[in-house]
Amino acid sequence: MNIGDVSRESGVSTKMIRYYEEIGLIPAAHRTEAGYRIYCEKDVHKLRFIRRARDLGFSVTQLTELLALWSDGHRASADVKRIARQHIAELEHKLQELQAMTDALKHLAEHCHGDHRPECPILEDLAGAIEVEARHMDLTRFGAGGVDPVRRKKEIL
Amino acid sequence: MNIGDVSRESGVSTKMIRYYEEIGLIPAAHRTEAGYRIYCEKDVHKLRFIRRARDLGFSVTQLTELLALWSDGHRASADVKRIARQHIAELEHKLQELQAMTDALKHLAEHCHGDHRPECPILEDLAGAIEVEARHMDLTRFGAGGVDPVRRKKEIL
DNA sequence: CTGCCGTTTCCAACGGTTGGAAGGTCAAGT
DNA sequence: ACTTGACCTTCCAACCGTTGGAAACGGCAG
Repeated sequence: MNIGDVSRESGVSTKMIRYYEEIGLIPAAHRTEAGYRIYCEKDVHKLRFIRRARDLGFSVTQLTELLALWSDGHRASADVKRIARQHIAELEHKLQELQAMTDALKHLAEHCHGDHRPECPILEDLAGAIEVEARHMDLTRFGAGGVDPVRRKKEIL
Repeated sequence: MNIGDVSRESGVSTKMIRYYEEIGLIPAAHRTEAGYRIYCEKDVHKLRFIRRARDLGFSVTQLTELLALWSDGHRASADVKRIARQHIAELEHKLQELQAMTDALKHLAEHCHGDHRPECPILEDLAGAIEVEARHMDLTRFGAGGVDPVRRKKEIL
């Protein structure tokens, strides 16, 4: 099988297959005399595994661990579960932050007339707390725990 | 005020201030004879505006629009609300996908013994549906609507 | 032999942010 | 006047995962 075939069968793009090989997530494929990569059914399975894990949001780093455990017949399921739990925690963290953003923005949007007039509570909020009280309430909804907002954004979006 | 001062007062890093200037989100700052950027209170306000919008997850592109509306005294609040609504929709979309990932993964983790034995439903699921029925159920929880999974990941994480 | 499609490698971009290196400036202390 | 340290400048690179494109070659059917 050529790379296009495994791509179609696994749902991983040829670009990404080459990339995964480059970063060492999958071993370098054998080549034909002309330099074409050759794959077998086993590779298709592995790529499907990768794709499913990516669909669940696992990072490539986590994938490396998962693949190692997958191919280790003597693995302890506790190790797999630990990785999964850690990832779940990350996902839930993102969920919380995303939810906070959504709530805050929806709250603002609800109070915006949305007509031809320039007055707009959304802009007022962004411009920095004309109504300090209300603003403070919205902020505390976010910052429970005082998380660095810069760091926050990176993790979420 | 130098760039470090506005950075402290606005909460936007000096790196990002220069970046925002480079991409045209904010106009190029005036310079001293030595080439130092000079800022005033107005710039601090603008950067605070930017930071708050970024904290709410607005993209730089959306920020460009928001800044334009902010400085336009004749704006219609409807335009602001439209941008906000669109962003809310994006956030809610990400929330849904993230929630689906979390649910699926939690479901798998719950059924994993997490002991010394190698048997692991998480790996089995990733490896591709030993129990096809259950697997299918989990998948449909995701793909309601048949969204391209590749596109999905990009949007969410 | 000529198309056409698949494959190869390499380079770039996305978005937003951070880090570091190499060098110039400013203000305070000695 | 000189040093020191904190600040500023630009430029380049990296993160992460994915996509796009260009230029060149292989494989196969007509």
